Amino acid sequence: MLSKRVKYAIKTLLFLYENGDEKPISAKIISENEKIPYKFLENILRELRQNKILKSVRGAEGGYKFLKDPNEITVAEIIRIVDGPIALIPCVSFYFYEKCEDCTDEVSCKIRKLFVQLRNEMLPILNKSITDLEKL
Amino acid sequence: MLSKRVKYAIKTLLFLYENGDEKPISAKIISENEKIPYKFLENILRELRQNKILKSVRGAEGGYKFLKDPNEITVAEIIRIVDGPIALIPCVSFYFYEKCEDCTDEVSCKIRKLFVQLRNEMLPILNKSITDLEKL
DNA sequence: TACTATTCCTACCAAATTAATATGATATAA
DNA sequence: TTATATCATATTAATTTGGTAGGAATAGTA
Repeated sequence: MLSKRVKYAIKTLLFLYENGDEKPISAKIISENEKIPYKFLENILRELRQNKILKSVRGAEGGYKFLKDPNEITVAEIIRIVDGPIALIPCVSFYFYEKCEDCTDEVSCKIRKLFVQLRNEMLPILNKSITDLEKL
Repeated sequence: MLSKRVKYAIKTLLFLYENGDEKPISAKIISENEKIPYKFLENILRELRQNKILKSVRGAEGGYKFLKDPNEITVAEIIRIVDGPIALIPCVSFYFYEKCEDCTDEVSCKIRKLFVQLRNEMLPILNKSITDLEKL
């Protein structure tokens, strides 16, 4: 299952997209509209900024806007930043690969084969962008 | 990500399938062959028995064999028994549905739509049986 | 009968993760 | 100078995960 962080992150990005980004939108506004605990949201926003998804404007009238083009921000990318791997087992992950301790032959592993297939089916769906989401 | 429990459970079922089921196979044998901590495996085996996947034979020479036909045991089913929902968010789960607390309109929710699609892509893969796995 | 190999059951425990909160420093528009 | 923000680090509480402990019950075999 996805963490609440990821869900909050996606909701935040959709909110920013829907509410234009001429002027930055503050964490307070996002928190109130999307019912995300304020301080928790701050952490998520920081993570998104550090990963160059958003940029921030400090001080009064400050807030957040897109740094990266929302057409280019995919759900998969957000999940990877906030939660980690998309794949259901580490030995089939591209970005977070880990060998199974007990595994003797990765190539012949039946379980692995299944989860490679699964990941390959999942990725095209999750590679949709924030703007694609809006059109669903 | 999947828990170790699920991975152990699938490995256990594959092991039982590969090693015939004329005579029951003990937890000890499975534990040693598949490198699963013995006591932890006992818990998993109990869960599989209680869910009518396996049956057990008590006493000396006892062990476990299939109750359900391995052709009919799907990976999805095992995940549901051991870990819970397949879907990545509860509001799109068939077997473990939960409403999002904050959600005002489930039908129009963009995030939900994406994860419905995702679940629909995942299910056919995970509905493969233990015997299908063997053929991969 | 006694012995041994096994399942079965309840409870417990430790580490990790998740979801959040607390506190306060820093920046900036008005 | 004040109000409104972000920024940063640390702390906490709840839940989940992965595993262990101890022993009761069952059944085959000598």
